[in-house]
Amino acid sequence: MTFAQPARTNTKDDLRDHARRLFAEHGYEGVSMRDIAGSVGIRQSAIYNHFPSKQHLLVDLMVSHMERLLEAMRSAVGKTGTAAERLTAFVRFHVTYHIDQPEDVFLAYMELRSLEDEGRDAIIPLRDAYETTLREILEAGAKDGTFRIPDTAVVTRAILAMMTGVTVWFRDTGRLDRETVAEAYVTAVLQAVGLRPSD
Amino acid sequence: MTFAQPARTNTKDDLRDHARRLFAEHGYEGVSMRDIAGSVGIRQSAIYNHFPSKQHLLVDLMVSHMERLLEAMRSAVGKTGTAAERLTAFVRFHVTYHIDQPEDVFLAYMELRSLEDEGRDAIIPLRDAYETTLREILEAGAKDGTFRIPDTAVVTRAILAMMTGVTVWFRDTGRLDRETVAEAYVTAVLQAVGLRPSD
DNA sequence: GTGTCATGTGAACACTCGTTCTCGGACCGC
DNA sequence: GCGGTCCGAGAACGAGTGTTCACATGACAC
Repeated sequence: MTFAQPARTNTKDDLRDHARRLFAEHGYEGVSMRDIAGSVGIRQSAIYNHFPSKQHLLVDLMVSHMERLLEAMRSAVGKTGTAAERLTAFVRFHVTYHIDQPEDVFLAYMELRSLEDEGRDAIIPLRDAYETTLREILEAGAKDGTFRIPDTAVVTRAILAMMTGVTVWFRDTGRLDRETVAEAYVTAVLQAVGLRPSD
Repeated sequence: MTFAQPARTNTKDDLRDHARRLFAEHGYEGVSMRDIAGSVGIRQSAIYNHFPSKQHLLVDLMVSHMERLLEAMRSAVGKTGTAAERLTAFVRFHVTYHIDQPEDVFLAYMELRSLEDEGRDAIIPLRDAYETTLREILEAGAKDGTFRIPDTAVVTRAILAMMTGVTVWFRDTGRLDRETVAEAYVTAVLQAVGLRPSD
Protein backbone atom coordinates (compact mmCIF):
# COMPACT_ATOMS: atom_id res chain seq x y z
CA MET A 1 0.00 0.00 0.00
CA THR A 2 1.14 3.50 -0.71
CA PHE A 3 0.32 6.66 1.13
CA ALA A 4 0.62 10.21 -0.01
CA GLN A 5 2.78 12.19 2.37
CA PRO A 6 0.96 14.40 4.88
CA ALA A 7 0.86 18.02 3.84
CA ARG A 8 4.36 19.46 3.92
CA THR A 9 4.83 22.88 5.38
CA ASN A 10 6.42 24.49 2.35
CA THR A 11 7.75 22.20 -0.32
CA LYS A 12 8.30 25.04 -2.76
CA ASP A 13 10.73 26.81 -0.45
CA ASP A 14 12.41 23.52 0.41
CA LEU A 15 12.93 22.92 -3.30
CA ARG A 16 14.47 26.36 -3.70
CA ASP A 17 16.82 25.86 -0.76
CA HIS A 18 18.02 22.42 -1.81
CA ALA A 19 18.28 23.29 -5.49
CA ARG A 20 20.32 26.38 -4.65
CA ARG A 21 22.77 24.37 -2.61
CA LEU A 22 23.08 21.57 -5.16
CA PHE A 23 23.40 23.90 -8.16
CA ALA A 24 26.07 25.91 -6.35
CA GLU A 25 28.00 22.76 -5.48
CA HIS A 26 27.76 20.71 -8.68
CA GLY A 27 26.58 23.17 -11.30
CA TYR A 28 23.22 23.26 -13.07
CA GLU A 29 24.12 20.58 -15.60
CA GLY A 30 25.60 18.40 -12.88
CA VAL A 31 22.39 18.16 -10.86
CA SER A 32 19.35 16.10 -11.85
CA MET A 33 15.73 16.58 -10.89
CA ARG A 34 16.05 13.26 -9.04
CA ASP A 35 18.94 14.69 -7.02
CA ILE A 36 16.88 17.71 -6.01
CA ALA A 37 13.78 15.67 -5.22
CA GLY A 38 15.80 13.14 -3.24
CA SER A 39 17.42 15.90 -1.21
CA VAL A 40 13.99 17.32 -0.30
CA GLY A 41 12.49 13.90 0.30
CA ILE A 42 9.97 13.60 -2.55
CA ARG A 43 9.94 11.99 -6.03
CA GLN A 44 11.05 13.91 -9.06
CA SER A 45 7.57 14.05 -10.58
CA ALA A 46 6.29 16.04 -7.61
CA ILE A 47 8.65 18.91 -8.43
CA TYR A 48 6.46 19.69 -11.40
CA ASN A 49 3.62 20.61 -9.05
CA HIS A 50 5.75 23.62 -8.06
CA PHE A 51 7.98 24.50 -11.01
CA PRO A 52 7.17 23.82 -14.67
CA SER A 53 10.76 22.83 -15.55
CA LYS A 54 14.31 22.65 -14.29
CA GLN A 55 15.11 25.79 -16.27
CA HIS A 56 12.27 27.70 -14.56
CA LEU A 57 13.66 26.63 -11.19
CA LEU A 58 17.06 28.06 -12.09
CA VAL A 59 15.56 31.31 -13.37
CA ASP A 60 13.47 31.63 -10.21
CA LEU A 61 16.58 31.32 -8.04
CA MET A 62 18.69 33.70 -10.08
CA VAL A 63 16.11 36.44 -10.61
CA SER A 64 14.99 36.49 -7.00
CA HIS A 65 18.60 36.61 -5.86
CA MET A 66 19.40 39.56 -8.13
CA GLU A 67 16.29 41.45 -7.03
CA ARG A 68 17.12 40.95 -3.37
CA LEU A 69 20.75 41.94 -3.96
CA LEU A 70 19.81 45.12 -5.81
CA GLU A 71 17.24 46.14 -3.22
CA ALA A 72 19.62 45.50 -0.31
CA MET A 73 22.43 47.38 -2.03
CA ARG A 74 20.25 50.45 -2.64
CA SER A 75 19.13 50.42 0.94
CA ALA A 76 22.73 50.14 2.20
CA VAL A 77 24.28 52.74 -0.10
CA GLY A 78 21.55 55.36 -0.17
CA LYS A 79 21.41 58.31 -2.51
CA THR A 80 23.32 60.97 -0.62
CA GLY A 81 26.83 61.48 0.73
CA THR A 82 30.27 62.01 -0.74
CA ALA A 83 31.68 59.65 -3.32
CA ALA A 84 34.08 58.25 -0.74
CA GLU A 85 31.30 57.63 1.76
CA ARG A 86 29.07 55.95 -0.78
CA LEU A 87 31.94 53.84 -2.12
CA THR A 88 32.79 52.73 1.40
CA ALA A 89 29.17 51.75 2.02
CA PHE A 90 29.01 49.91 -1.29
CA VAL A 91 32.14 47.86 -0.64
CA ARG A 92 31.20 47.05 2.92
CA PHE A 93 27.75 45.96 1.80
CA HIS A 94 28.93 43.92 -1.19
CA VAL A 95 31.58 41.99 0.71
CA THR A 96 29.44 41.14 3.74
CA TYR A 97 26.45 40.22 1.59
CA HIS A 98 28.60 37.92 -0.52
CA ILE A 99 30.08 36.32 2.57
CA ASP A 100 26.61 35.74 3.99
CA GLN A 101 24.94 34.44 0.80
CA PRO A 102 27.70 32.55 -0.99
CA GLU A 103 25.42 30.03 -2.70
CA ASP A 104 23.13 32.59 -4.29
CA VAL A 105 26.09 34.64 -5.41
CA PHE A 106 28.05 31.74 -6.80
CA LEU A 107 25.00 30.54 -8.69
CA ALA A 108 24.25 33.90 -10.27
CA TYR A 109 27.87 34.25 -11.27
CA MET A 110 28.52 30.79 -12.68
CA GLU A 111 25.25 29.80 -14.27
CA LEU A 112 24.55 32.72 -16.54
CA ARG A 113 25.65 30.42 -19.34
CA SER A 114 23.04 27.83 -18.35
CA LEU A 115 20.23 30.34 -18.82
CA GLU A 116 18.17 30.25 -21.97
CA ASP A 117 17.15 33.49 -23.63
CA GLU A 118 14.18 34.34 -21.45
CA GLY A 119 16.08 34.00 -18.19
CA ARG A 120 19.11 35.83 -19.50
CA ASP A 121 16.95 38.73 -20.62
CA ALA A 122 15.58 38.99 -17.10
CA ILE A 123 18.96 38.86 -15.36
CA ILE A 124 21.13 41.13 -17.49
CA PRO A 125 19.27 44.40 -16.73
CA LEU A 126 19.40 43.67 -13.00
CA ARG A 127 23.12 43.04 -13.14
CA ASP A 128 23.65 46.16 -15.22
CA ALA A 129 21.70 48.27 -12.74
CA TYR A 130 23.92 47.01 -9.94
CA GLU A 131 27.09 47.74 -11.89
CA THR A 132 25.81 51.15 -12.95
CA THR A 133 25.36 52.24 -9.35
CA LEU A 134 29.02 51.58 -8.64
CA ARG A 135 30.18 53.19 -11.86
CA GLU A 136 28.24 56.38 -11.09
CA ILE A 137 29.87 56.60 -7.69
CA LEU A 138 33.30 56.26 -9.30
CA GLU A 139 32.46 58.83 -11.96
CA ALA A 140 31.29 61.30 -9.33
CA GLY A 141 34.48 60.85 -7.34
CA ALA A 142 36.65 61.14 -10.44
CA LYS A 143 34.84 64.31 -11.51
CA ASP A 144 35.24 66.14 -8.21
CA GLY A 145 38.89 65.09 -7.89
CA THR A 146 38.46 62.75 -4.94
CA PHE A 147 39.49 59.69 -6.94
CA ARG A 148 42.19 59.03 -9.51
CA ILE A 149 40.91 56.39 -11.88
CA PRO A 150 42.62 55.34 -15.12
CA ASP A 151 39.37 54.20 -16.79
CA THR A 152 36.05 54.25 -14.98
CA ALA A 153 34.50 51.32 -16.87
CA VAL A 154 37.52 49.09 -16.37
CA VAL A 155 37.91 49.97 -12.71
CA THR A 156 34.20 49.41 -12.03
CA ARG A 157 34.48 45.86 -13.29
CA ALA A 158 37.84 45.34 -11.64
CA ILE A 159 36.46 46.34 -8.25
CA LEU A 160 33.36 44.18 -8.65
CA ALA A 161 35.45 41.14 -9.60
CA MET A 162 37.83 41.77 -6.74
CA MET A 163 35.05 41.92 -4.17
CA THR A 164 32.99 39.08 -5.56
CA GLY A 165 36.03 36.81 -5.37
CA VAL A 166 35.68 36.78 -1.61
CA THR A 167 33.20 33.93 -1.93
CA VAL A 168 35.90 31.68 -3.39
CA TRP A 169 38.14 31.62 -0.36
CA PHE A 170 36.28 32.99 2.68
CA ARG A 171 35.44 30.41 5.36
CA ASP A 172 33.75 31.12 8.66
CA THR A 173 36.35 29.00 10.38
CA GLY A 174 39.28 30.95 8.94
CA ARG A 175 41.72 33.37 10.48
CA LEU A 176 39.62 36.47 9.82
CA ASP A 177 36.02 37.34 10.65
CA ARG A 178 33.71 38.92 8.12
CA GLU A 179 34.00 42.47 9.46
CA THR A 180 37.79 42.38 9.34
CA VAL A 181 37.70 41.08 5.79
CA ALA A 182 35.19 43.74 4.75
CA GLU A 183 37.39 46.50 6.19
CA ALA A 184 40.43 45.10 4.35
CA TYR A 185 38.47 45.31 1.11
CA VAL A 186 37.30 48.84 1.93
CA THR A 187 40.90 49.95 2.42
CA ALA A 188 42.13 48.22 -0.73
CA VAL A 189 39.32 49.65 -2.86
CA LEU A 190 39.69 53.19 -1.53
CA GLN A 191 43.40 52.98 -2.30
CA ALA A 192 42.69 51.45 -5.72
CA VAL A 193 40.64 54.49 -6.71
CA GLY A 194 43.49 56.71 -5.60
CA LEU A 195 42.02 58.01 -2.34
CA ARG A 196 44.55 58.06 0.45
CA PRO A 197 43.24 56.94 3.82
CA SER A 198 43.08 59.96 6.14
CA ASP A 199 46.40 59.78 7.93
CA MET B 1 31.46 -0.16 -47.85
CA THR B 2 33.14 1.83 -45.15
CA PHE B 3 36.54 3.44 -45.17
CA ALA B 4 38.67 4.56 -42.31
CA GLN B 5 39.62 8.18 -42.64
CA PRO B 6 43.08 8.92 -44.04
CA ALA B 7 45.66 9.65 -41.41
CA ARG B 8 44.85 12.91 -39.64
CA THR B 9 47.70 15.22 -38.92
CA ASN B 10 47.15 15.50 -35.18
CA THR B 11 43.85 14.32 -33.81
CA LYS B 12 45.01 14.54 -30.21
CA ASP B 13 45.73 18.26 -30.48
CA ASP B 14 42.50 18.80 -32.37
CA LEU B 15 40.64 17.10 -29.55
CA ARG B 16 42.34 19.33 -27.02
CA ASP B 17 41.50 22.48 -28.96
CA HIS B 18 37.86 21.63 -29.53
CA ALA B 19 37.31 20.26 -26.03
CA ARG B 20 38.83 23.41 -24.54
CA ARG B 21 36.48 25.63 -26.52
CA LEU B 22 33.39 23.53 -25.78
CA PHE B 23 34.13 23.11 -22.07
CA ALA B 24 34.74 26.83 -21.73
CA GLU B 25 31.47 27.63 -23.48
CA HIS B 26 29.08 25.06 -22.00
CA GLY B 27 30.89 23.69 -18.98
CA TYR B 28 32.30 20.21 -18.50
CA GLU B 29 28.98 18.64 -17.56
CA GLY B 30 27.26 20.39 -20.43
CA VAL B 31 29.45 18.86 -23.14
CA SER B 32 29.25 15.24 -24.28
CA MET B 33 31.93 13.08 -25.85
CA ARG B 34 29.71 13.07 -28.95
CA ASP B 35 29.80 16.87 -29.02
CA ILE B 36 33.59 16.89 -28.89
CA ALA B 37 33.97 14.13 -31.47
CA GLY B 38 31.47 15.79 -33.79
CA SER B 39 33.30 19.10 -33.52
CA VAL B 40 36.57 17.42 -34.53
CA GLY B 41 34.92 15.30 -37.21
CA ILE B 42 35.27 11.78 -35.81
CA ARG B 43 33.01 9.38 -33.84
CA GLN B 44 32.97 9.41 -30.06
CA SER B 45 34.57 5.98 -29.80
CA ALA B 46 37.72 7.23 -31.54
CA ILE B 47 38.38 9.68 -28.71
CA TYR B 48 39.33 6.73 -26.55
CA ASN B 49 42.33 6.06 -28.80
CA HIS B 50 43.78 9.31 -27.43
CA PHE B 51 42.36 9.84 -23.94
CA PRO B 52 41.21 7.10 -21.58
CA SER B 53 38.20 9.07 -20.34
CA LYS B 54 36.44 12.42 -20.42
CA GLN B 55 37.84 13.19 -16.98
CA HIS B 56 41.41 12.56 -18.19
CA LEU B 57 40.80 14.97 -21.05
CA LEU B 58 39.75 17.67 -18.61
CA VAL B 59 42.74 17.04 -16.35
CA ASP B 60 45.08 17.16 -19.34
CA LEU B 61 43.72 20.57 -20.34
CA MET B 62 43.79 22.04 -16.87
CA VAL B 63 47.20 20.77 -15.80
CA SER B 64 48.93 21.77 -19.01
CA HIS B 65 47.33 25.21 -18.82
CA MET B 66 48.50 25.75 -15.25
CA GLU B 67 52.02 24.59 -16.05
CA ARG B 68 52.26 26.93 -19.04
CA LEU B 69 50.80 29.80 -17.01
CA LEU B 70 53.24 29.29 -14.15
CA GLU B 71 56.24 29.00 -16.46
CA ALA B 72 55.25 32.10 -18.45
CA MET B 73 54.65 34.10 -15.27
CA ARG B 74 58.05 33.21 -13.83
CA SER B 75 59.70 34.18 -17.06
CA ALA B 76 57.85 37.51 -17.19
CA VAL B 77 58.31 38.49 -13.54
CA GLY B 78 61.87 37.29 -12.92
CA LYS B 79 63.56 37.05 -9.57
CA THR B 80 65.10 40.47 -9.16
CA GLY B 81 63.92 44.07 -8.96
CA THR B 82 61.96 46.18 -6.50
CA ALA B 83 58.58 45.07 -5.24
CA ALA B 84 56.92 47.77 -7.32
CA GLU B 85 58.72 46.66 -10.48
CA ARG B 86 57.92 43.02 -9.95
CA LEU B 87 54.28 43.77 -9.12
CA THR B 88 53.99 45.85 -12.28
CA ALA B 89 55.42 43.00 -14.34
CA PHE B 90 53.13 40.51 -12.65
CA VAL B 91 49.97 42.51 -13.32
CA ARG B 92 50.92 43.32 -16.90
CA PHE B 93 51.66 39.66 -17.55
CA HIS B 94 48.56 38.30 -15.86
CA VAL B 95 46.13 40.62 -17.61
CA THR B 96 47.56 40.21 -21.09
CA TYR B 97 47.89 36.44 -20.71
CA HIS B 98 44.29 36.19 -19.56
CA ILE B 99 43.13 38.35 -22.45
CA ASP B 100 45.04 36.15 -24.91
CA GLN B 101 44.04 32.74 -23.49
CA PRO B 102 40.51 33.28 -22.20
CA GLU B 103 39.33 29.71 -22.78
CA ASP B 104 42.13 28.04 -20.83
CA VAL B 105 41.72 30.53 -18.03
CA PHE B 106 37.98 30.27 -17.83
CA LEU B 107 38.21 26.48 -17.79
CA ALA B 108 40.79 26.34 -15.02
CA TYR B 109 38.75 28.77 -12.98
CA MET B 110 35.29 27.28 -13.42
CA GLU B 111 35.88 23.55 -13.58
CA LEU B 112 37.87 22.91 -10.44
CA ARG B 113 34.67 21.47 -9.05
CA SER B 114 34.40 19.01 -11.95
CA LEU B 115 37.78 17.51 -11.10
CA GLU B 116 37.95 14.27 -9.21
CA ASP B 117 40.55 13.80 -6.49
CA GLU B 118 43.50 12.92 -8.69
CA GLY B 119 43.14 15.95 -10.93
CA ARG B 120 42.48 18.30 -8.05
CA ASP B 121 45.60 17.11 -6.30
CA ALA B 122 47.59 17.96 -9.42
CA ILE B 123 46.11 21.43 -9.89
CA ILE B 124 46.02 22.85 -6.37
CA PRO B 125 49.83 22.98 -5.87
CA LEU B 126 50.26 24.75 -9.21
CA ARG B 127 47.64 27.32 -8.34
CA ASP B 128 49.14 27.81 -4.90
CA ALA B 129 52.62 28.34 -6.39
CA TYR B 130 51.20 31.05 -8.65
CA GLU B 131 49.41 32.77 -5.79
CA THR B 132 52.46 32.49 -3.54
CA THR B 133 54.61 34.40 -6.02
CA LEU B 134 52.25 37.34 -5.87
CA ARG B 135 51.93 37.18 -2.10
CA GLU B 136 55.69 37.23 -1.64
CA ILE B 137 55.95 40.33 -3.80
CA LEU B 138 53.30 42.04 -1.68
CA GLU B 139 55.00 40.95 1.54
CA ALA B 140 58.34 42.29 0.36
CA GLY B 141 56.78 45.64 -0.55
CA ALA B 142 54.89 45.81 2.74
CA LYS B 143 58.04 45.02 4.70
CA ASP B 144 60.22 47.69 3.10
CA GLY B 145 57.48 50.30 3.37
CA THR B 146 56.75 50.64 -0.34
CA PHE B 147 53.22 49.29 -0.01
CA ARG B 148 50.44 49.83 2.51
CA ILE B 149 48.41 46.65 2.68
CA PRO B 150 45.69 45.94 5.26
CA ASP B 151 46.12 42.14 5.07
CA THR B 152 48.54 40.50 2.66
CA ALA B 153 46.60 37.24 2.21
CA VAL B 154 43.31 39.05 1.55
CA VAL B 155 44.85 41.56 -0.84
CA THR B 156 46.69 38.82 -2.74
CA ARG B 157 43.42 37.09 -3.49
CA ALA B 158 41.61 40.36 -4.10
CA ILE B 159 44.15 41.40 -6.73
CA LEU B 160 44.08 38.00 -8.42
CA ALA B 161 40.27 38.01 -8.62
CA MET B 162 40.28 41.58 -9.89
CA MET B 163 42.70 40.80 -12.71
CA THR B 164 41.24 37.43 -13.65
CA GLY B 165 37.84 39.06 -14.08
CA VAL B 166 39.11 40.72 -17.22
CA THR B 167 38.18 37.58 -19.17
CA VAL B 168 34.52 38.09 -18.35
CA TRP B 169 34.11 41.37 -20.18
CA PHE B 170 37.10 41.98 -22.45
CA ARG B 171 36.36 41.77 -26.18
CA ASP B 172 38.81 42.41 -28.98
CA THR B 173 36.22 44.53 -30.70
CA GLY B 174 35.68 46.77 -27.68
CA ARG B 175 36.64 50.35 -26.96
CA LEU B 176 40.04 49.54 -25.44
CA ASP B 177 42.96 47.48 -26.72
CA ARG B 178 44.74 44.95 -24.53
CA GLU B 179 47.73 47.16 -23.70
CA THR B 180 45.50 50.01 -22.55
CA VAL B 181 43.49 47.64 -20.39
CA ALA B 182 46.65 46.13 -18.91
CA GLU B 183 47.96 49.59 -18.00
CA ALA B 184 44.65 50.49 -16.36
CA TYR B 185 44.96 47.39 -14.20
CA VAL B 186 48.59 48.20 -13.39
CA THR B 187 47.58 51.64 -12.17
CA ALA B 188 44.62 50.34 -10.17
CA VAL B 189 46.69 47.58 -8.53
CA LEU B 190 49.62 49.86 -7.66
CA GLN B 191 47.17 52.25 -6.07
CA ALA B 192 45.37 49.39 -4.31
CA VAL B 193 48.59 48.40 -2.53
CA GLY B 194 49.06 51.99 -1.46
CA LEU B 195 51.82 53.01 -3.83
CA ARG B 196 51.27 56.41 -5.34
CA PRO B 197 52.14 56.69 -9.01
CA SER B 198 55.24 58.84 -9.38
CA ASP B 199 53.76 62.26 -9.97
C1' DG C 1 -21.07 13.21 3.75
C1' DT C 2 -19.59 15.06 -0.63
C1' DG C 3 -16.84 17.53 -4.01
C1' DT C 4 -12.74 19.97 -4.91
C1' DC C 5 -8.08 21.22 -4.70
C1' DA C 6 -3.30 20.73 -3.72
C1' DT C 7 0.20 17.66 -3.79
C1' DG C 8 2.13 13.40 -3.48
C1' DT C 9 3.46 8.41 -6.00
C1' DG C 10 5.05 5.18 -9.54
C1' DA C 11 5.38 3.86 -14.21
C1' DA C 12 6.57 5.17 -18.52
C1' DC C 13 8.47 7.91 -22.59
C1' DA C 14 12.00 9.06 -25.77
C1' DC C 15 16.55 10.41 -25.40
C1' DT C 16 21.29 11.03 -24.14
C1' DC C 17 25.24 9.74 -21.38
C1' DG C 18 30.28 7.70 -20.95
C1' DT C 19 32.30 3.69 -22.17
C1' DT C 20 33.46 -0.91 -24.37
C1' DC C 21 33.94 -4.02 -28.03
C1' DT C 22 34.78 -5.88 -32.60
C1' DC C 23 36.42 -4.97 -36.85
C1' DG C 24 38.91 -3.02 -40.93
C1' DG C 25 41.77 0.05 -43.52
C1' DA C 26 46.34 2.62 -43.73
C1' DC C 27 50.96 2.91 -42.92
C1' DC C 28 55.34 1.16 -40.93
C1' DG C 29 59.90 -1.59 -40.79
C1' DC C 30 61.71 -5.63 -42.59
C1' DG D 1 54.77 -9.38 -49.45
C1' DC D 2 54.07 -9.56 -44.47
C1' DG D 3 53.14 -8.75 -39.50
C1' DG D 4 52.32 -5.17 -36.34
C1' DT D 5 50.65 -0.87 -34.87
C1' DC D 6 47.80 3.12 -35.16
C1' DC D 7 43.47 4.91 -35.38
C1' DG D 8 39.28 5.20 -37.36
C1' DA D 9 33.91 3.31 -37.71
C1' DG D 10 29.74 1.29 -35.96
C1' DA D 11 26.98 -1.18 -32.78
C1' DA D 12 25.90 -1.99 -28.35
C1' DC D 13 25.87 -1.65 -23.07
C1' DG D 14 23.55 -0.24 -18.86
C1' DA D 15 22.51 3.74 -16.62
C1' DG D 16 20.74 8.28 -16.24
C1' DT D 17 18.15 12.46 -18.38
C1' DG D 18 13.89 15.90 -18.15
C1' DT D 19 9.28 15.37 -18.54
C1' DT D 20 4.37 13.45 -18.72
C1' DC D 21 0.50 11.00 -17.08
C1' DA D 22 -2.97 8.43 -14.50
C1' DC D 23 -4.05 7.94 -10.06
C1' DA D 24 -4.25 8.22 -4.80
C1' DT D 25 -4.42 10.70 -0.57
C1' DG D 26 -5.49 14.17 2.96
C1' DA D 27 -7.37 18.77 4.10
C1' DC D 28 -10.95 21.82 3.68
C1' DA D 29 -15.49 24.23 2.24
C1' DC D 30 -20.18 23.57 2.38
